[in-house]
Amino acid sequence: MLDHTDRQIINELSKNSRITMKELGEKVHLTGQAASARVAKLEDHGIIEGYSIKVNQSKIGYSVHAIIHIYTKSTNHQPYLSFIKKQEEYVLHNYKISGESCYLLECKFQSNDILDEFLTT
Amino acid sequence: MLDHTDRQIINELSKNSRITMKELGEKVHLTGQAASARVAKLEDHGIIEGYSIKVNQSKIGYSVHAIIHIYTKSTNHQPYLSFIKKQEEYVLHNYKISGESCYLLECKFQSNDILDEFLTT
DNA sequence: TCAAATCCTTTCATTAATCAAGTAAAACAG
DNA sequence: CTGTTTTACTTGATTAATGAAAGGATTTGA
Repeated sequence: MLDHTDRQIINELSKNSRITMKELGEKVHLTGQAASARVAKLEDHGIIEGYSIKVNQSKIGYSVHAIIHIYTKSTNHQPYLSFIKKQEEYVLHNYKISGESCYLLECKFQSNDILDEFLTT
Repeated sequence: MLDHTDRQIINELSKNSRITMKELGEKVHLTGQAASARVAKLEDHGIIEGYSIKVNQSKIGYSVHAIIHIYTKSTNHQPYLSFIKKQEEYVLHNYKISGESCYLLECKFQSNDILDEFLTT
């Protein structure tokens, strides 16, 4: 399925996804066009799901980083899931943990006060 | 520090960091050149730390995703930290948790057997 | 062994990025 | 209030990257 060149491409794009196809090609010993075709294929196969940036959250005012263990009482998780959807501003990631009906919620906050407010909501 | 346009730019690049500066400019009502200058400034200020891709790990053979709570016995974390450095293939993220001398380790594995092997190392 | 498919390269037209110059508005010192 | 500097932007010209098309080499399979 994936050959060495594909793995190299994934590795290079993980490090810098805004590299030009020409440069990427040079790194993996292909022309820009060939590299571009490989990348398109990886996208088509759903292996590359998207392109994003890493943001320094503390520099934009979110200095508190928290990982919160969520234990849902009811087996219906919908109320919880719609709650975190509304709280998008604070939520970085919501991990569903296997076994127990439990989540790990990775969040960012401007202050501990706001974290406390969030926790008591 | 950050105005509305900067926040829009961060938002758009979070969704798709391979957008062209021209398109980004259109989204935030600037020319490509102006958008590019804004982005360069965000990079210079360390707000944008990097550009990356989201990879579907299960499609490249890592079907097991685990979050492992690490309790270090000794206060010297160096042995642990150098261990996870060697295990880069499996490690997605290592979170230092406040308070207790403890980490949360987010990992990927090809199988539960390999996870077990990792846990007993 | 022949046909089809895959993967690459080269070439060329189109499009985007970059660089330089110029403008308008805001910030600021005298 | 005024002249100066800085900032943020636009426009226009140049350079570079992208995308499409054509063709060649290698592999796959009937």
